[in-house]
Amino acid sequence: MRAAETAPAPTAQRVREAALELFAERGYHGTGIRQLAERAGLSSASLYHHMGSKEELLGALMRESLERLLAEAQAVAAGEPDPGERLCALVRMHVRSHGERPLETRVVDGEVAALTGPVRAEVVALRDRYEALWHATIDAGLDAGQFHVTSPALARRALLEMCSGVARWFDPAGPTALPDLAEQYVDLARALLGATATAGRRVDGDTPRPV
Amino acid sequence: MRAAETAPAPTAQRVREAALELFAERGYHGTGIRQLAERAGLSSASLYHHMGSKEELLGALMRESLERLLAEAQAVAAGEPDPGERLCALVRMHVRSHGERPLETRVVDGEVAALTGPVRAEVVALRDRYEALWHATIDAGLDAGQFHVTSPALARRALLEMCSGVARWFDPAGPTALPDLAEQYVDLARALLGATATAGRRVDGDTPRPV
Amino acid sequence: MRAAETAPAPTAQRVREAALELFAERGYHGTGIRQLAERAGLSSASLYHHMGSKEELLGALMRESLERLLAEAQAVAAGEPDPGERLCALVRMHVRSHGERPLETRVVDGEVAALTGPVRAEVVALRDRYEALWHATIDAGLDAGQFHVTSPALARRALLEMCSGVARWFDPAGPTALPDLAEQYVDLARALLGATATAGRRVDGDTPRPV
Amino acid sequence: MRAAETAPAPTAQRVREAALELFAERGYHGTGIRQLAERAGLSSASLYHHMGSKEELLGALMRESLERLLAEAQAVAAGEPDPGERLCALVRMHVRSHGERPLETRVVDGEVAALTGPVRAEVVALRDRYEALWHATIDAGLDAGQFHVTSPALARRALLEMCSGVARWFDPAGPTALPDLAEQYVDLARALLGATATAGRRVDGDTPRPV
DNA sequence: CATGAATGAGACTTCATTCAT
DNA sequence: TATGAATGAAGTCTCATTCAT
Repeated sequence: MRAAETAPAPTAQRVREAALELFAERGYHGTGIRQLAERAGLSSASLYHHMGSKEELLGALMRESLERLLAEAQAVAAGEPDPGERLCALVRMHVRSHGERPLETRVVDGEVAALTGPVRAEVVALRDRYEALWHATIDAGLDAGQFHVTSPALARRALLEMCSGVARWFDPAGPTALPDLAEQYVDLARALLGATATAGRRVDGDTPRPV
Repeated sequence: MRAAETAPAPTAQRVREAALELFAERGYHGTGIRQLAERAGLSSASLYHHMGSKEELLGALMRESLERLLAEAQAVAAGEPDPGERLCALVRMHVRSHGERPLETRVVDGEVAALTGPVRAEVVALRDRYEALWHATIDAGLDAGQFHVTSPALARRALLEMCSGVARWFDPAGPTALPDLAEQYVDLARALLGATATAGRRVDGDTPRPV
Repeated sequence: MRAAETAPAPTAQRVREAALELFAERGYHGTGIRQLAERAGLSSASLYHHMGSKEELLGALMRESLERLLAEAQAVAAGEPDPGERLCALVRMHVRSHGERPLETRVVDGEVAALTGPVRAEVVALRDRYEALWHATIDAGLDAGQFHVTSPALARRALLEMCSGVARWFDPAGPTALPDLAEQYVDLARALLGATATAGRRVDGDTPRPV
Repeated sequence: MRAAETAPAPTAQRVREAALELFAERGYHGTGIRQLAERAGLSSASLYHHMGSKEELLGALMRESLERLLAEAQAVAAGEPDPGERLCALVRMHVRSHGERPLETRVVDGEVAALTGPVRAEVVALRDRYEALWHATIDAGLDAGQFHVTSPALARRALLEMCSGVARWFDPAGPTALPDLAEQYVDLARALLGATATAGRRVDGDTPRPV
């Protein structure tokens, strides 16, 4: 256990990290195999002992990122029966996840077009399942009268775009800690959805306004 | 006159359009000179009569897009002395512009990293000037007591991310027309900023809530 | 007459001059059609109204240079029955010619390999005829007992190499005027060939030494 | 041992040799990467495992040739305190070197213009240092009263041009062996410089003549 | 596992040349 | 004559990938 924590990252892991960094920095097509090898501390030939092909590597990174995100979302959603609270939990998790792993977000959001064949379909399917969770939650909140928006379709999209943006600018060394930021985003999301105050959050008499 | 409308676009223009489409679809590094030539209906050698290099072409596209966006923003801002109204006008213009020219947005937002040297600096400077206009407007609204947010920095970022997202999904053939969508975004923006009701917009007694 | 002297060089002539300069500076293969056009003040398409092809242009330049050189040599040789004097006259003419037109020399000496087909053969034949004149003169001087060298073949070659070198470094703005330089080369040539003193040139009793 | 003599040259060496041959035959700009690859027995892509770029390859060839020539000249010069003898040794070495490696000479003399940037400056500097050695030796001979020329500057230039010419025509299969040729050049050089007879070389009473 | 060497395919770009205007 | 536009061929170089060692 303790050994594992301090042991040098196994080579395969170093390759993944190098790929994640470079694909995020320069894009998939803008990253060469040799740059990848150099960043991973290997020769370009050795790289192929740890991966199938450049595209398979990208596919694996994207699939794993989305699978983890989806799993976290499902875990969070499972623990919150109330739609309003569930959405807050999703926002909180999403912002934390995107703030902690901005590289993954940039790759997942920006390199879908670089994928071809069945892997691309898989990745798109995962992304759709993740978004479906948000949609279902928002719809449940609307049905329950907790949210008040003029256009649910728009609110869904605007909300996710807004929350994902954090990956593009959040700086862990900046003035706001990530958990605080997540709470601020929760508030923004509630405002966006015209959320009814929930226990302990809003003073009584607070009037929700449709947006 | 009508003939002019259907006349074939001048070659140079066809090259720009082809580049815009392909750079948006597949990214700068994912687009080859031959694809560009084919889409423009030229041989790859002929392409070079209408552009300097692939990178110069990208740079020109990005610079022009940003210059137009900035000019529109300045025109809009100049016409609205009231910060709240000015922000609404900016949001409206931004959403319309992004909905009408989603390709430009994708390229401008996604390919800055493909640029090198002084052109990159120019493009970044233009983008910063555009954002500074938003920041100044939001700050003015806060100073005037028209907006109520807990974190201005966050609101600025979240707001722009949200509004830019429209370029990624708006479908002109969809159920919502672009002007309507723009108005909905204006409402979302007001909600996000905790905007005080302005004349004719909100019923009396509406209580602004900080977000 | 006077008009012709001050009239702008006809375009065809400007093309020749541009080609001569560039082929001398950068070599035939190192010179592009567009550079040629720019130097001549034309578009690259217009160039083809004044020349056949790039290679024909090179061939014409080389042929004309060698034809002029050969004609001058023949004129000079025809006027000097004495082999010793004839060789001096050849050296004098060669040095002056090479000092006055260094570009032609560089092209003629350096770009034979760029020529193909019958033009190349022509050029080589002209060069051989020119050298044959020198050879015949040297042989005549040896037969007449005017020159004393251990290896005629070597002397012939060394002499020409030495005399041609002037094209590579002579500076008309330098301290030595070309006619003076030519006389110095005549002296060098005489020394190289172990030439017997001729009237007015060497004091009586001067002993020729074989080299 | 003997096996080593006939073993195939290492690939990198084959590339250098191919480049030397082709650059000498057709010039740097007249030689294509594919020709280079074919002559070296490689694919054009493989070439780049053994060189940086075509120009770097040229630069390396030129630098090494000049460095070797300079080193040989310095070794030769160091062993001869007498200026007259030193010059003879330089001529002897120069002629042998140029006769043995005519390709290098052609490239070094003909392709300086193809070089750009700092490598060009380096190569020119090496060439200047080599020539400075000759100049110093000639000046020392003049100061010591061993040489008698009317124009030292001219003699220096004419001498080097003459000696370098050997690379352009010497045929190892011809009637004169290289060491003999070198001695003949030594004699020519002495004649050119009006060298005083030195021990064992000239009969007493030999009168030096200025040239 | 690791890598130097190799390579077919393709990258971007320029070549010399032609032709309609 | 002059030239902008066009192009097939070729330029130099890098691509992702394989394989013998």
